[in-house]
This record gives sequence, C-alpha cells and structure tokens, in this order.
Amino acid sequence: MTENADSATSDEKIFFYGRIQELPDDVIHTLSNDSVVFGCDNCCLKVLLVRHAAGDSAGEWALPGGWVRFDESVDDSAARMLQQLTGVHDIFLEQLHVFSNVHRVPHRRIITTAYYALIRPDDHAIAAGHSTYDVRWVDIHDLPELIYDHADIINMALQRLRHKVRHEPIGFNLLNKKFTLLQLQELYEAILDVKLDKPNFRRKMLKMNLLISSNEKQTGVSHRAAKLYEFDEAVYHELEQQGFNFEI
Amino acid sequence: MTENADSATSDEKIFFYGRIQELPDDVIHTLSNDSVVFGCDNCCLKVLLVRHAAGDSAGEWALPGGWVRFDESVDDSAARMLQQLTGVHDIFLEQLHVFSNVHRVPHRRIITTAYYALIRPDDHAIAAGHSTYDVRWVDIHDLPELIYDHADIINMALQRLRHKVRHEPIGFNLLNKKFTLLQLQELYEAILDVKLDKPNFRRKMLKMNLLISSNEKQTGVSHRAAKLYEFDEAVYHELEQQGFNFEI
DNA sequence: ACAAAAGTGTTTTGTCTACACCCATGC
DNA sequence: GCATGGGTGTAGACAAAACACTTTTGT
Repeated sequence: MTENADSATSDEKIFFYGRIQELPDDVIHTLSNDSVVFGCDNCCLKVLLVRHAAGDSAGEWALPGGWVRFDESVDDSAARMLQQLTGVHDIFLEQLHVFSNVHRVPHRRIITTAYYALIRPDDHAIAAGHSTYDVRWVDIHDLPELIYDHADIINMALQRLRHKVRHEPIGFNLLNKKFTLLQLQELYEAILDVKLDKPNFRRKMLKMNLLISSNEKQTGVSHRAAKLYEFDEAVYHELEQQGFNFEI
Repeated sequence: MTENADSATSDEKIFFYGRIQELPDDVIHTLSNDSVVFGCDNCCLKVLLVRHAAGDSAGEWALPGGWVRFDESVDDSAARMLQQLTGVHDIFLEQLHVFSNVHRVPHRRIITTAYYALIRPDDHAIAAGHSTYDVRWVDIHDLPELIYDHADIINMALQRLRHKVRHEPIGFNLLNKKFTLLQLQELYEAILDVKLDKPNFRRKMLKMNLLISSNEKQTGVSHRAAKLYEFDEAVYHELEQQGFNFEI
C-alpha cells in the first residue's frame, strides 16, 4: 500500500477527477476508483459523500474517488484515496464492480473500479472533518442526486453489503472494537431494514462462538449496563477452514 | 453486446494479447479481460484453457482473454471474446475481480478484469473445436502451469463459484436445459467436492418449487429412466422478490 | 435374475420462532 | 417504583441427517 500523502496537491487529484481538465502525468487517464464508504450512526446506515465547494461542479454530490497511478494497483489507489480522505488506514475495503459503460462520463472514456468500505464510529469524526471540500455522512434513505452513475454504484454497494453481511461476519467492521449485543442487533436491523427478535438474536450470535466477552460493561447509560463483546477474528478464520457458515 | 465476429483477424486479438507486440489502435492498451470458463462433464468440473500453437509462447497455457475496445464496455469485451471463442452467446458471465498488480505482466502495465462463465455441456463441443489455437477443457484438479497470475484468477473463480453455487441457483447454467435430479446432485458434488445424500437432496430441491418437471424421461440409459426437470427462472425471480433464500 | 439407478418413508435430532418472563440500574 | 434495556426459559413448529426400503428398466 503506497502512502505518500502530500495532502496539498494530492487532495486536488482525489476529488472530482472527472472535472479536472488537466490530469497529472503519473496516472492512467482512463482508470479511476470510486468508493462507497459505509458508516453506522444512531442505528442509521450512512454513506460518505463529497461535494466541491466551488467551481462549475459546486453543489454536485459524488462518491469519493480518484485516479489510478501507474505505480500502484487499483486496490492501492482506492486505499490511498480513503486514507487521504479519512486519515484512517486498514479499513475494510473490497472491490465491488467495474463500471465501464462507454458513456458513463460525458465526453470522456473513464472506467472506474468501484469499492465499498466499512468504517467504525470511532473514525467517523475524522472523515467528516475534512476542510477543503464538503464531506458529509448522508443517510442511506436520503441520498441527493449524484453525478454520473454514482447512484447505481451506491445501489449495488448496498445490495452487496446486505447480501454479504448475512453470510459473512463483516458487519463488525461498522462497530467499534467493543460493542453490546443490542448494538450489533441494531446494526443488522439498520442494514437489512428488518426487525429482529432480541432473545433469538443473542442466542444465535453467542452460539457461534465468534464473540469474546470482555469483562467490561457499558458506561453512561441510564439502565442496566450491557456486557461488551469483541469479534474474535482468530476463531472465525479457524471455523472458516472447517467449512463454518456464518448466517444471520 | 457487440457482435462483429470477423474471425480471421479478431481471433488474433483475442488470444494471448500479452504476447502481441503491436496492439490494434481501437483498444485501450492498459486494459484487458480474462475469463474462467467453467464446464461440467462426466461429473468433473473443467476449465477452458487456450494455448498458442506456435511462436515464442508455444506450449504455454493461459485463460482466454482479450483487449477492451474504446467503443465497448469491459463486460461487452468479455462477452465478445467468449462469443468468438465458443460461438455461443447469452452465456452466464459475471465479473470476478480486477487484477492490477503493477508487475503482474512483465515489462508492461496491464490491468485485467477477470470474469467467470458457466456453459452447458451442449455447448462444449463448439468451444473445444477451435482450429487456430489449442483450446482445451482441463479438469480443475489437473491444471497445468499458467502464464502471469492466471492461476490466481482460476483460484478465485473457483472459490467464488463454490460460494455462489450454494447461495444462488446458478449451477443450472452448467447443465443442459433439461436434466435429472441425479445430474444436478452430481454437479453439486463435483463443484463442492462433497458427497450428498440422494433422498435428502431430492427433497430439498423439489421443495423449493424451482424445478418444472417436464413429462419427458431420460433415454439411452440401462436402468430405470429418470424424470427430466427444468429450472424455473420465473418462479425463482418471484420468490427472490419475497426474500427467498436458495441454500444448498 | 441381477445390476443400477429411480424414487419413497420414517425416525431421530436439532434449529428457528414467538413470546412470556425475571433482573439490574438510573432517575 | 417505574421505565428501560439486559438477559433467560420454554413449547411448538419446522427442517436436516441418516438410512432402510420399494420400484422400474435394460441386459
């Protein structure tokens, strides 16, 4: 993963690549990346969107994205972009799909590899605090109009997230390291847009043996404090080898 | 889907793009496609590989692949390549992953979008009958050494197939339109590399209501002829809307 | 008759669901 | 003491696994 975040000029290259007429020399001009960054706050599923503060594209919302440099893989370019945007690395980041319709960007041929990323509440602030551009968490039910095919990209990302979250324990990447069972349940309810039965959800989760019960408890709540759990990645990978099937 | 299969020169462009030093003008020079074409024969899972008959790459096996033209999407480029290779269109064809390591192809920067395809026994002959190049079905357990990162690509495709086949009824694309329940079972056994219980498998399948029982029976077998079934796509899409979950 | 696969039935075991219930804590 | 969520128990419906069994057909 390349990591030369010389912000001043790099940021210029990251956002709204489509609108920058003079491209840098070190990028592949037909290839970009775009990321759907999911976050979960107050039981709402949100997506990170960016908007140019000024210029002819002012006011238009888009997914954060950037160019692919000659000296990096496409995956790395997406990770670099995310690192510059959120300040966080080692984020859950996976390829979603290549969007390559000939006319997806007017007057240009730009093929984009779309990614989806999951980030924890602890890291939300960093993302939202970007200065030069308008960067904002937007509720998934309340998306503005977006440039190009970015709405399609979000759509597919959401479908993929919904599907994947039911078959693999990736949801944990949307929670802080330690969480209560109810938080986990509410996360699933937010993503899948369903109501789940509390006792049954608890049992199902606990029976999988994927949760390490820390000895800590919730603090600052006006009711009985819940136990905090952590996701046990090691056990998961073991079980995975044995053909274990995570199902929610 | 573009369909100008002027074989003579087009075939030249399709195979072994990596070895062609002079690229055509109408393609994006950094972008290719590669497809893992799965077929199932005699209860064996196979992959379609190609080999140059002559030249300095003679004897080296590779996935069938080609360049992406300026006037087509990447998906279309893969479909076109497959159509030229197998003579069949409307094949099951899905994006797998973008492979973009900087050094995946020596001395060049080529980013490939990998696909996986499923084709029916009825169409195997066409594929294998290609003239100019060596095109061959190879058992998945008996793969030769492959150029570049093509082994990785097959690996990922196999993983994806195994995963997907358990959660979505895509396996039917590897069988002819009409099939017996045992053929279906053997298909699953070949893909997943497991033994399944016949009575239970039958019941599970039939209970899903995804099979139309034609009134025809198997012919030319030296035992009681089995009923032939067809996959009912219409019913599947209905059930899918209602949140139906195909699980094997 | 026998082989080979088609197809059915049954018992056991476990898992999912729905819902009733008690527990701990802050206000 | 009551609201709020934490956490447990349980009966009934339902589905999975294992395996014994009968039926049909070609040789």
